[in-house]
Amino acid sequence: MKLSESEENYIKSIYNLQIKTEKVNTNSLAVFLNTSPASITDMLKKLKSKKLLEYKKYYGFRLNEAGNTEALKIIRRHRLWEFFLVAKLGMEWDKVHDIAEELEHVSSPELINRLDAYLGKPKTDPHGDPIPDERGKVVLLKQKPLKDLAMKQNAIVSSVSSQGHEIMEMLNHYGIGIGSQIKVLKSFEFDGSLQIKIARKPECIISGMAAQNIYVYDN
Amino acid sequence: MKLSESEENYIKSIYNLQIKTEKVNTNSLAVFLNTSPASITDMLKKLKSKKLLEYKKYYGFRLNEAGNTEALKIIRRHRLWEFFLVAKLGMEWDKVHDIAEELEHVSSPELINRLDAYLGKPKTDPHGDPIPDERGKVVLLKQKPLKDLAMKQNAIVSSVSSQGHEIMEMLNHYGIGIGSQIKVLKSFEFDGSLQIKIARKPECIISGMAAQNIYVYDN
DNA sequence: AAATAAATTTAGACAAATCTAAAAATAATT
DNA sequence: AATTATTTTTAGATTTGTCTAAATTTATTT
Repeated sequence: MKLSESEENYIKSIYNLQIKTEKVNTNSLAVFLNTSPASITDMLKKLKSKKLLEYKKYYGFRLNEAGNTEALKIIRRHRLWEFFLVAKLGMEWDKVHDIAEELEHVSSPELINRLDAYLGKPKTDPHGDPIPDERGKVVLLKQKPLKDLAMKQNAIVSSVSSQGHEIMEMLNHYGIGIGSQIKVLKSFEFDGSLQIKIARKPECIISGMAAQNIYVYDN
Repeated sequence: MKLSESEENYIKSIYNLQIKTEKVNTNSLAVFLNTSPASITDMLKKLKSKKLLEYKKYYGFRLNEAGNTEALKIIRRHRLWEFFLVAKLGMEWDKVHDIAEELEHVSSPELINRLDAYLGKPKTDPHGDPIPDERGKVVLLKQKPLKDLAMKQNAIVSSVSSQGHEIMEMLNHYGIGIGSQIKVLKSFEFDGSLQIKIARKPECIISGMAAQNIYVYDN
């Protein structure tokens, strides 16, 4: 199926939101895509007519099987390019997202499969998110947001919800990266902020906002 | 300057046609871009308003300094990606054009300069065309179409005008590639076809059409 | 359950890039 | 030089993706 860049962005965003939050609605998708709710409705109709989405007016929407397959293809491309940019071109892991966002729309299957082989068929991208294989299979990791991690429980930072640079800049500042060993020392109910300890770093406090967007493997 | 994909394609095409043929006109550009003359006129106005083109109604058009600079950036990206696809991903040199056509529109300078370094700052792409450097400098090679090569003169195949797969398929069949040693044995005035000899291959005859689109270094 | 608030959709407009068909300008030919 | 042919441009329409503002539907409160 040939999709426009815009259609691809919507599909990918819906997929990503469906994973991290149960219910996706028009407004949250509009905020996520930095566009108006009216535009979302327009595109939902279009994706429905292309049979990629189940959608009932005012009721809700959800990618169907075909939509999921398309999403996984796009995500595979995105994550392979991110891996390439870090592993081969030596870019910083917190700066590759925007470039991958453009590269992901080049859809030649031969290109992507050769790239995959060239990179050694990596399992995860530099943010710790799994890379779907050629047939769309993803290893589902039991990640959870840091805010849901039990107190004093050791865990490994697995990924960061990839909306924008700002959070990554901050994490870099604290010395937090994918694979960092992390532990929550104290939780402040007032604003959801957490006192945390990263291995080999001083203790520090991060906001509730940050704690929602950092994901960990809880072993 | 931020340019749309379409604007980039027009600029690149104008640049390429200006190199290979003296006068570029509305109709030939329309044929080259597989679009209508009316669309060409529309875009010429737009590029003029962006000060990338000198253009007078009915009179003609030509990239100005700024337009040339933009063209060279796009061509640099295109050729670096072609090199990457062949050298790193092992793709066939006659199949990389279309994919590079898409990759070239990803315009992050950091990406392109890192890619350049990663590839070892190559001088030419797999078709033998020179890759502009970061500042837009191109090594101008004294290429000529095979049809203009003197009889029995040894030369090296340097490039192939890159419009489409068809010609490349044929060249592959004859065993002609970039770097092949080539000599014209006989020229048939009737239809411009040439009897040629490629080093370590049997003699063969190619059409006048082909002889116009194969370029050689004439030492 | 009525009133108010929030979320979603429609209606109508706009910009970009394209098209066809007709008009205008330039070039070629008799 | 008058006519014909070619090239180029205009006029007006279309598609895609977006917008704002208004209308509609659903959810929440009082």
